Amino acid sequence: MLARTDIRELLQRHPLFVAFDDARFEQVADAAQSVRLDAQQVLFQRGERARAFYVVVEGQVKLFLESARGDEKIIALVNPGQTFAEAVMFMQAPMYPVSAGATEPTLLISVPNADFLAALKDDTATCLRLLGAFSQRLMAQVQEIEGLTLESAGNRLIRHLVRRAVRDAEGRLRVHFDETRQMLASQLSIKPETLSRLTRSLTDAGLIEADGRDIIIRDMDALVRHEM
Amino acid sequence: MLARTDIRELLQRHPLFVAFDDARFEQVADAAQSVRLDAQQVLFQRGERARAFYVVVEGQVKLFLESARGDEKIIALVNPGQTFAEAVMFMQAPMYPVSAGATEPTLLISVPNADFLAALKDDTATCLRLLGAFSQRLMAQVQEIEGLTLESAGNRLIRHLVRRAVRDAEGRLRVHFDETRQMLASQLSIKPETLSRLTRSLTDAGLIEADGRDIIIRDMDALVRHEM
DNA sequence: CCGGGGCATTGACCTTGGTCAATGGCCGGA
DNA sequence: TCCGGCCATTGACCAAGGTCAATGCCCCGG
Repeated sequence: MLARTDIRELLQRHPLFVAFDDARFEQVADAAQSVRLDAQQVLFQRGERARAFYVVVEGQVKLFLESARGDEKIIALVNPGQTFAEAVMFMQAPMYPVSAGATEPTLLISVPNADFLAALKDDTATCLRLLGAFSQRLMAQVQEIEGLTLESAGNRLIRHLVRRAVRDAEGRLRVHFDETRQMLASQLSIKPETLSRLTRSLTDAGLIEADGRDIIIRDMDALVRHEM
Repeated sequence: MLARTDIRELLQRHPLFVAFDDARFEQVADAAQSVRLDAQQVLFQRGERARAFYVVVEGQVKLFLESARGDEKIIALVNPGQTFAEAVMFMQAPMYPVSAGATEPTLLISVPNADFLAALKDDTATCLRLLGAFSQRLMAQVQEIEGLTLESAGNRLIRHLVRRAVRDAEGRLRVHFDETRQMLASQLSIKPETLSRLTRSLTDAGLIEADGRDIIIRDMDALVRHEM
């Protein structure tokens, strides 16, 4: 259990709370609770009534959907400093549209919707932050839909690699993966076997290179031009 | 060109503007303009700098994406009374993430982002309406992603039929289509040929029945249970 | 240092839905 | 009314990606 003062400090620095005046902040912080999850522990299931949203303090949360046949699609991974399920609190009948679970031991702060909404009254600054965050997310989802409908699995992989590439100490473009290949595949909406074959074909073409859990991009220009 | 007084009247009744006080409303209404589009005319292209959002007065607007190979995916159809591209105005670098065009002769009101944002200052009621609208849209997009990743084309069609079914004068469940089959196919992210084959197989199974442009659902229970 | 379990990889095969082409039917304009 | 063009339908074929199964490999615990 996180000490109450720690919760306060963490929240106070968070974008969604910094704009609150003291009275508002007290009201919300008093209602907030810390939550610890073991690796793989489920926090809520899709369809459950939504009473709170969450701030990730440590660890990682995955938001996912499951099909009747047990297939899982990861909608997003949420890392420390980020929030999830805030949008749900503005719906008429608030129920979580996805399930959420920890990918590793995780510490969260839960913020009850009712208290946050009360604090939001007459606070335009925070409203505008939320609107900005939502519009970002809407755009990201449009891009996801674009990838799923107009691009091949290979191109989705390439775009993902390009977006995540960072220059490492040796000046090479590197993509680091903390997550398993299965989770990466689920994010890209492909099967692990297909992911294997695609990375192999890119490796054979000399465009990328495996380095343990990481991937090094050998020829960025050729990669973005590459069609699969 | 719509008379200035008409624009005022139409806007005043719209959910996004009703909560404004008089001063705010004047400010926005003065800046608003009417826009007429011919059938098939493009209003804006994806990637263009966004300066305004739109209210549909008459006609219909399609929001769509195009692939390099010319394939088109319809993200949404926007009908009279609805707005589109409002979310874009809250982004850091406001550029339209989709293209927009009229499916038939259409009348719009364009509302400049700058003026609307100015009016939004200190108007929590309107902010909350927007947040509600955005969260609805986020949820709808999650469901779209779910359909694309975890469901077959046939099941997407079935879900679409079930959602749009209404009881007609003779008490039958009917789905009315104003749009062409091509546009329906594009919304469902399938090809027209596949849509034809799927509806045929549902017809052969006795679950639905074609009636001109409409489809009549003969056995709703069997339809929702049907797996394709 | 050894053994086991789960993840990743690879191969063979299959299914879904797309492609291409031909035909038919409907609607609007001269 | 007739013609032309577009949309819908159908058939034959194809390809991307999924499925199933076998193997290898890595990492961790004893």
